[in-house]
Amino acid sequence: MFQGAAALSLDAKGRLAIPARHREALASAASGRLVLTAHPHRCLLLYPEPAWEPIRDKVLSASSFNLQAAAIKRLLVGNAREESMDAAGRLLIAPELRQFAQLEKQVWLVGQGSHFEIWSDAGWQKQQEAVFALGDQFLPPGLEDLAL
Amino acid sequence: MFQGAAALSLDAKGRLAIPARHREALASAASGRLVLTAHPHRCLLLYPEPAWEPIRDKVLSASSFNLQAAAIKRLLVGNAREESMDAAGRLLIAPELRQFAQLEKQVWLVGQGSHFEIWSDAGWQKQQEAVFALGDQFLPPGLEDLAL
DNA sequence: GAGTAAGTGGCGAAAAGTGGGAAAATGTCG
DNA sequence: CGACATTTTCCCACTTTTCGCCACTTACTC
Repeated sequence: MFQGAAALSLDAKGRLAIPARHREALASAASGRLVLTAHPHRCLLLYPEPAWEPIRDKVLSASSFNLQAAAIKRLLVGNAREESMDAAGRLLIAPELRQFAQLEKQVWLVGQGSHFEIWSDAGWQKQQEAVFALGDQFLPPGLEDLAL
Repeated sequence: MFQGAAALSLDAKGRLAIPARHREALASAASGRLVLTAHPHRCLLLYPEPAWEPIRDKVLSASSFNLQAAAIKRLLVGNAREESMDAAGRLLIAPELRQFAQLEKQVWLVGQGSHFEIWSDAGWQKQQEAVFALGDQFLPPGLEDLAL
């Protein structure tokens, strides 16, 4: 179960050093095989390979002729890449994905249970502000009866 | 299983260098025989020949008197070409198909499970933006209960 | 304060990408 | 019908990038 947000920085080669406390969990859940892909909210998704497979299969089963379904397929599967950490626990983020999520030096790694999200600094700040802006609106579908 | 987007460039002769990580998969799945054809969304499709055959047969079995079916037949089967990679892992894209998909120097090769799509740079960017534009609309048929 | 673990940068080997050139095949014109 | 010109295909060599590994520095813990 992945949780917690960490501010990290990409090095000159676009490598992301995974915090040590998450390394073992990632490595054992995935036997080292990780999948990095794009999310429609302009961040990246980092899955252990076994958790990614069923999602990929579901997405692939959608019609290629429906414009919306095809767009989602192209985004999620089209951008997916299998990666693995190097000996120092770093993950190389492909230039195409870096560009997609507009990642610069400052980056956030955010645990989301089954997976991580990777945000640009600007994107993450904006995301946080969006939550404040929600104010006391009604809670979204599925969370109407959430109590903290 | 093909996935991942790669930004590539066509050389002066219209050849596309397939990234090395996909070469073996393509070569073994197809024993070197590849099929290149047109897609209604103005990109190209690249199939290993064995995966193409059943699709071609299904398309061909449709009635030629129905206007839509005939149009799809003409597009998919009419534009299909059998190609193969050269010794350096490059694929020659016929001028007719290059023109169809409006390919210039910058090109994207996008994995879609059983096959690849080939996009012009402009077309792919537009495609990506289409997903952002979807916003938080309802998900398309078949993917309503998709959770990431 | 010292030892250990984590993060960071850099270097070198190997492989992948790019361009060019030669040979073969096809088509055209005399 | 033959010869020449043009196009196409195949292959070789060079340049560039990538990736894995090693070493150094920094931070934290005991």
